[in-house]
Parts: sequence; C-alpha cells; structure tokens
Amino acid sequence: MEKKRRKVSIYDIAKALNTSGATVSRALHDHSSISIEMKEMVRKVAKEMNYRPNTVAINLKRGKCNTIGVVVPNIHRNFFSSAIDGIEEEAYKIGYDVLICQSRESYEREKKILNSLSRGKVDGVIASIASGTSEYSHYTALEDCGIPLVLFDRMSDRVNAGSVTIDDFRGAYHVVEHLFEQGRRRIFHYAGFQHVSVWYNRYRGYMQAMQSHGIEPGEDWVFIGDTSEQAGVMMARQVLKMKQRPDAIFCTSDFVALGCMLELIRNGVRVPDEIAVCGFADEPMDALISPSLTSVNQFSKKMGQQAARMLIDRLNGEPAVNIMLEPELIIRDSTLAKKS
Amino acid sequence: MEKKRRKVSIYDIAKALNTSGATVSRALHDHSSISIEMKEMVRKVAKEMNYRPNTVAINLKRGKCNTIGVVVPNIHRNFFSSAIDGIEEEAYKIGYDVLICQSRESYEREKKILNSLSRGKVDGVIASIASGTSEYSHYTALEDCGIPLVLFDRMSDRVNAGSVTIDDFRGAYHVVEHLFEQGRRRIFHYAGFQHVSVWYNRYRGYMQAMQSHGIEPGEDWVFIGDTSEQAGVMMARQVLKMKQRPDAIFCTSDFVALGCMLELIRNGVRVPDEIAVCGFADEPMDALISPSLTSVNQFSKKMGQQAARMLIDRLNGEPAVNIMLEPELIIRDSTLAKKS
DNA sequence: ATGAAAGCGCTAACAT
DNA sequence: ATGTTAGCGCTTTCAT
Repeated sequence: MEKKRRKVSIYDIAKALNTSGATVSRALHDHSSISIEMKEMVRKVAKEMNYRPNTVAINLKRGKCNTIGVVVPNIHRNFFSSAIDGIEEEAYKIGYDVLICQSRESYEREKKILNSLSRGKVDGVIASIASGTSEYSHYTALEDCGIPLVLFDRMSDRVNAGSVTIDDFRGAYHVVEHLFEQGRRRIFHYAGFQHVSVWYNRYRGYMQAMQSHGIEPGEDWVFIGDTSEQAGVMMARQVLKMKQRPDAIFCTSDFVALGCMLELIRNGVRVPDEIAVCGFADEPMDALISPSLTSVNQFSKKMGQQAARMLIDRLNGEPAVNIMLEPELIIRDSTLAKKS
Repeated sequence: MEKKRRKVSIYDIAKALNTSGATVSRALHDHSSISIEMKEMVRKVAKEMNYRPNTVAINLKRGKCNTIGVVVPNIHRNFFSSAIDGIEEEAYKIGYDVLICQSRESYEREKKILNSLSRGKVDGVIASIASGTSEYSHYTALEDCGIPLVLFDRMSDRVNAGSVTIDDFRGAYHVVEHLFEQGRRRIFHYAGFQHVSVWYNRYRGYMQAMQSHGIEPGEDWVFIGDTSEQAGVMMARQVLKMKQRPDAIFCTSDFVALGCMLELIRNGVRVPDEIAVCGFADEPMDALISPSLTSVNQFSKKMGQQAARMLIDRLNGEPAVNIMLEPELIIRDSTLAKKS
C-alpha cells in the first residue's frame, strides 16, 4: 500500500499531538508526571501509527544492550544446544536476550566473533573455547573492553574469567574404574587435542586411574585427534590391524565412540564381549544405538544455567569464580557385559 | 588494573592527536582525503587506546544493522540446526550477522521474539512457524515495519512473505507408494497438527496416495498430535491395543517414528516384518538405530541457503517468491523387508 | 504537567 | 587535508 520507508519515531507522535518528544517518551514509560489524558492519547496515537521503539537508539543512550553473547563450537551437539537452553532460561528470567554464535571449532572465526561482539553488541559473553584455539588474546581482550566473560566446559587458565566446568578428571577416572570392575585391563584411550582443557583433563584421569591399578598404558594405547565420528572409524581401523587388541576403548567423545563401535561391529568384533567401548557427553543417541553406549553425563543444561547466573552476577559487579560440577557415569550395554 | 569504565570513542583519539572526530573517523575508514601521516597516527593511537568502533552507534546512524534474525522452533532438531548452517553460510558471505532465536513451538514466545526483532534489531527475518501458532498478525506486522520476511519449511498462505519449502505432499506420496511396493496395505498415519503447513501437506499426500490405490483410510488410521518421541510411544500403545493392527505406520516426524518403533519392539512386535515404520526429516539418528529408519530427506541446509539468498535479494528490493524443493525418500531397514 | 536542550558515538554534508 | 555541524532516536536534566 503505502511507501513510507522511514520508521515512525516519538517525534512523529509528538507532532501529531502537538506536544514534545520528551512528553511522548515519558508517557510511553508511564512516567508519574504525565497526565492520564496525555498518556492515553499518546498510547492511542502510538498504536495507530504502529510505533515501535528503536532498540538501537535506546541501547546507544543507555550504553548497554541487555544482551549476552554465547559463543560455542557448534549447536549440533546436544551438549551445546542444551547448555544454550540453560543459558536462555536464566537470561530471559531477567530480561536479557541471548545472541548465539558458532565458532565451528575455528580460531579465526572465534576471533572474528569475539571481536564483533566486543563492539557494543553484548554486555557480557559466555563461551566454550574452539578446539582450533590455543592462543587466547581475543578472550582477554574482551575483559579489557569491560565485557565480563564466563567460560563453560572448555576453558583456559590463561584467561582471567569465571568458569563452569565438570570434573572431567574424575569423570574419566570413574570410567576406567568401571571398566576395571568389568574385568577390562587393556584399556585404550582416544583423547582429543591436549590443549583443550576437557580433553586434557580426561586424559589425565585415564592415566591416573590406569596407574593406580598398576598399569602403564603403552604408547600405542592412546590416540589423539579430532572428535568426529569419522575419526572414530579411522581409529577402529588402526585397532583392527593391531596384533594385540584392547579389551576396552574409552573415547573422549560420544561421536568418536560411535564411529569406532560401528566400525568394529562392521568388522565382526563383538561389542562389548571382545572390546568394550565408552564415550563421553551422554548424547541422546547413546541410548538409541545398539549396543547402547556407556557415557558420562555432563549436565549441560545445568552448566548453562550456572554460567548464565554467574555472568549476570558479574554484570552486577560480583567477582569471577570457578565452579566445578560432578559428572555422572551412565552405564549401558557397550561396557556392561563381562568379557568372555 | 585500571578502572576506566567508559569506552574509548573517536573523540578520545581526536583529543589525543589534537584533531577532530571527523578526521579520525575518516582516517579509520581510509578515506582518500586524509594524509598518509594522519592515517598512520590515528591507527597507531587507536590501537594503543584499544579503540573499538561502537556498532550500536553505527547502526543507529546508518538505520540498518547488517543482521538477519532467524526464528526457529528449536535448535535441537538437526533439521533446524542444519538450516541455520545454510543461512549462516550465505549471510556471512556478504557480511551479515545472524541472530538465532528459538520459539520453542510457543506462540507467545514467537510473538515476543518477532516483536523484539522488529524494534530495529535486524534488517530482515527468516522464520519457520511454531506449532503453537495459528494466528499470524505478528508475522504480517513485520512486513508492516518494513522488515522483509522469508519463511522456510513451515509457512502460511496468510502471511505475505517469500518462502522456501519442500514438496511435503509429494514426499508423503512417495512414502506411501514405497510402502505399497513393499506389500503394505493397512498403512496408518501419525499426522501433526493440521494448521501446520508441512504436516497438513503430508497428510494430504498420504490420503491422496492411499485413495489412488483404492484404499480409504479408516477414521482410526490417522493420529494427530505433537511430534515428540513420547507422542510416538503413546501412539504405539494405542496401536498395540487394536484388534486389527496396521502393517505400516507413516509418521510425519522422525521422533514420533522413533518412539513408536521402539515401543512396538519393546512389546514384541517385529519391525518391519509385522509393522513397517517410516519417519520424515532424515535426522542423523535414523541411520544409527536398529532397525534403521526409512525417512524423507528435506535438504535442510539447502533450504537455509535458499532462504538466506532470497532474504538478501529482498533486502535489495527484489520481490518475494516461493521456492519448492524436491524431497528424497531414503529407504532403510524399517520398511524394507517384505511382510512375512 | 510539559518543553527545551544536551548528549550517547558515529557519519557525512558542508565549510574552510 | 581537515574542521564544524547536524542528526540518527531516545532519555533525562533542567527549566518553566
């Protein structure tokens, strides 16, 4: 119909009512010093003209935007999308919006994203570090801009920020203990890159648990790589070629475990009878596949909630703290049966 | 260390260099009329002072924000997170940011989100309508604000917007054809709420295919409800109670199909021998469960890309159009074996 | 109860 | 080559 491109502002309303912008602004905010009649007129005209307050102008004026940025490697993994749910839940309670960004595990992208966010788009940031990142100046830069940061899951000691993590060390330790109870001894470990905190800590938990049972894992017992399903397949192929195979494989990721397990099965290996397989993260698919996959619950939604609460506290001047949650071992078929 | 709360602006730089804000602005933009020396000084000081341009101010000035809003029911379903990938890919190519919002299938939330976005936060919107929505004024309001809208997957004729969909009717038709080829005749259908375009179209495709094979589905052959796994479980329980069971169930959602299939199996029904089960959306888990689930690929990432491209075109003044993609039937074990 | 005016940080038309 | 100024839409102090 009409071609009015320009948005309607409070001044358009003011003009229509032969009053000032200030009065309109106050009326819309239900300010006590404005007469009832004026308020009603303003509201009526505002509705008629389809007025919408301009958030950008408001944010500029106020110097804040009631938005928190969330930077995660991706939103496909249930771990991250659930954490986002937790963050949104807490944020919306106090009227904050959430701006979701995917680093896609790339350092470059993460850097770009944080740089963009630091230009006034958000009041604070919650992040889980990309696996491609081993240099953290873009994170420290955030705090330099006065933007508080809370890391969850993947964090770094080099960054001065609050953090919410689970005790990955203990999670991994529990896994190995469980495998020992099931009679496994030759337990291999697929670890992620060691500069990523969670993968490093799980590796440490694995090593410690093995050693406390008097076993020193051989060099070829530990694999390192990315956490894709395909990586699990490749690892399984290597294992299949070995003269002395493991009786259990503990993978630092459910997707690696999945790829590995399926490839083993495709090659005639009985899981768990011959080789037990265990993952980490408790993705929903774990319960669906056959055999169902033993894993470690990280309470991702709770992590998100806690991270959001901490960030909100920090926005209110509270200091950064570090919270560590307890993980929970979820035992399923892929590790349960006794070795034959 | 320092306690400087206020962010540094171009005027801080100008003051430091005894020049004007305009010069600083131009220098930072590499404007041709600024001397090399000045540019270098400005850049140097800007870096020293850790200057970051304020996006909010820039956006206010320019009257646009280079951001497109994406509103989806949730990010947990692979269908939506993949569509988002496609959208981001295209958006980032031309320097647009993407603001992801979850309606969580709630009309109220969707309304709030669109209302918030329409206040200058985005230049355009890509959305897939919440199942809780059957009134669309909040969508039409967007276009009234001069914010172009592109719907993907779940759309509505009542909204004047561009759209990218797949041919759900044909997708469903193919499913039924396939089931007939496998010797099935008593084919039930779990449909979603009929005000949701995709679920309605799939229902129509189902009915048409049945009728063209001379079968008029009984009233108790069609179920209607939400598309959760739990709903599938409940439906399976109803089916188990029936005197005359179906020989196939076509579910409008993979999650319903999953819940249904697992519940059938838990109750001793052989799938697919006694009852074939088919879903829709081709979620990654479909290939992982046993039996693997026949489904329909919707090319979600491609839908996202197309939607993004169309929105970008619309931002450049092109008119809204409607694109429909071809779906692809992915045949797996849950429907493949012949009925015994 | 209402209006005038300044200013948030930036850009750009218009001087000089 | 650089400075001045107005203005994007809003809030808010200070008048009146």
